[in-house]
Amino acid sequence: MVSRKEVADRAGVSEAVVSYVMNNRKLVKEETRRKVLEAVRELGYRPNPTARSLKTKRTRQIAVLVHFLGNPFEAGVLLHMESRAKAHGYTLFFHTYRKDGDDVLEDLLAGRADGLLLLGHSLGAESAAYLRDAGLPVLSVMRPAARDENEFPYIDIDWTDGYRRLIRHLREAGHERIGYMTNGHPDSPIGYRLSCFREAARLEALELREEDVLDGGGRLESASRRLTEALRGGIRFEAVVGGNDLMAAGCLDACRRAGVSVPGGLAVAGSEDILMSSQTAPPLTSLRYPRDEAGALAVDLLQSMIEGEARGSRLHPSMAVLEAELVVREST
Amino acid sequence: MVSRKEVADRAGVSEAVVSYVMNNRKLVKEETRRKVLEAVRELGYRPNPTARSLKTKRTRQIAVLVHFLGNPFEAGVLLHMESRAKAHGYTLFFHTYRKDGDDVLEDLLAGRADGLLLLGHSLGAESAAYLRDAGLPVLSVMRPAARDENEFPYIDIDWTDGYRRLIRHLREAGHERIGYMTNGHPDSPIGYRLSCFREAARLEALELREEDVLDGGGRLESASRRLTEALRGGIRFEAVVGGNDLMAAGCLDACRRAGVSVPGGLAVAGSEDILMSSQTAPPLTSLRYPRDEAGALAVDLLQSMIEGEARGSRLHPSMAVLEAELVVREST
DNA sequence: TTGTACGCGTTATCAT
DNA sequence: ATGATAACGCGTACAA
Repeated sequence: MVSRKEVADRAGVSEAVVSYVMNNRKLVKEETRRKVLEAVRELGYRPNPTARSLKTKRTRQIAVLVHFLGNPFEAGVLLHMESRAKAHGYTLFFHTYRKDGDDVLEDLLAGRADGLLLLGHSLGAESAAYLRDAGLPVLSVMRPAARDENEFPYIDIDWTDGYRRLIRHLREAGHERIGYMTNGHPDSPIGYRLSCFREAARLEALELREEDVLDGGGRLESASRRLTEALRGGIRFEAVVGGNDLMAAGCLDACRRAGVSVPGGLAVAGSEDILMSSQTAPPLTSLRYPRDEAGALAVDLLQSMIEGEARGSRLHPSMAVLEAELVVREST
Repeated sequence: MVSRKEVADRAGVSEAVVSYVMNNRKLVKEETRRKVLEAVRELGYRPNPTARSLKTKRTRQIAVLVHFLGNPFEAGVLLHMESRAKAHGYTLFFHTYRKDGDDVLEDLLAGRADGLLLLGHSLGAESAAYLRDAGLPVLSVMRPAARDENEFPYIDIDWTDGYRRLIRHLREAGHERIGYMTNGHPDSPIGYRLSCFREAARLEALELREEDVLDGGGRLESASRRLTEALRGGIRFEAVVGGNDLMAAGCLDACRRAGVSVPGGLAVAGSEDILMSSQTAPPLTSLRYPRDEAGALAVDLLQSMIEGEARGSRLHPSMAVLEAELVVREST
């Protein structure tokens, strides 16, 4: 890698002037600037970001803690995050993270990122504390859980409102008893969705019985197994809502295997609306999570937090709630 | 962030000794080491990776150039790459990359990564040259195209062999005329798959007619549109193989809309075997690409290239070919 | 066994 | 308008 010194020598100026030019300072004489830029071009010089970071204390990198990239929903949000980050001149790196790996988080992050995005995560208490007093801006995409309220600012959709519309839709289709499939982690974003579903049910005067809440483990295969089991044991609900689309697809899978017709025998709906959901048999009704908006907004907000941090401002945005779109297909 | 100096002061030693301890040098007296480690613990000291990189010229970061993270296949490979990279102590960052953004690639990478993984990509000529003489190890997951042979080492599955088995399978099911849907980019990995399909057809003495090769654009929706159009115009082939599963799913989608039964009216098979393919109607026959193996192997090989580079060795592994598994489902 | 001193490539301050 | 020069935090050769 060609360094600033070589450029300075070539252009016949001091190293400082090279930096002035690179950083677009106005105080450089036009002719000097031309000479420098020419040397830069000839030598193919690019400022070393590592050295720059050492001095500026900013890496222009953003860390994303992903829950499970095998879920197309998360991959989709990540995709849009990256696109927006690039526009802001940031690079994204990511780690698959689990709470029990709590201790290593600090090592991973130490000085590597200017900010942190949580994608489908709640953070361990120690890590949260560490980040907080490290002054590292943290933003969560998807609200972790009710008890974590105000932990970190977050972006999410209005699940309660969305689920109310879904419940009304299901009732109009004649389904009065409705179950919900969650992932067994109350303090995860999907646990939060369950709490919203409960609230929506309450507001719609729908009784949600505890026996109708299933733990589908968060993934397709585990959800299929869980519903298969439930079908064998006999279920009372006429419709089931998956906490994510993978689990809803798993429910379809179980119905297919068990010979239960959808939506006749059991209506199935999901949450997120991934591409797969338009291709299942039957296609899945779902609440669409606007991945593009959420991803872009997350990066925008985090960046403003980062810059606020730089200016010493602690006035961080606290949350943003997007609207869920009910996408009705043949599974209901 | 607490710096080395503070630790040194606290432990009553020099900064050098702190470094010796952090890097596990043997020459430190046991008692001193204890004192230092205690100070490290008390202060929560972590070496600043930026400063370290400036000195060592290594970032312990690997860049991944992704084609389209909206394809669950790529996200899946990336997932496994990250897992393996973490085991090696590397962090992965990624960029969605297109050839026409050629000029910015150098900026993105300059000094940020120790190595580069291409996921579903061919590189522009200038970028390739730049990386080559920057001495940055590059490894491609999925072979870009025949004409790029020996450009960079790569990992891929044995498409020709896989397609031969698929062709035999389709013939056994009674389909004698077979079409192929590609993405319109001959020098992309999917273009390479097409060339393998041609070769497989030749070896199996199957005639692949040019009119039976469709450009499905690489994605589900575009593939659906393309096949819909073809169906309207009248097709002669009895089976179609998608260059990836998204396009194969798009073909199913088109058949469903057009009222063509699968596999009766048209048999459909894919390449990759993503999760979605097990849930489509009917479920898709596909060639399974072992994402876990490929991702892990890619990181292993790249790391050995990085270390080889460090030792001045230029003996890089040139390629690795994995086996494709034919997964037969109801679409054929 | 430990300490001193230098260099990595920047940015930024202060002279000139 | 430009040039010296001091940090930034670390690794390490060399001196002690």
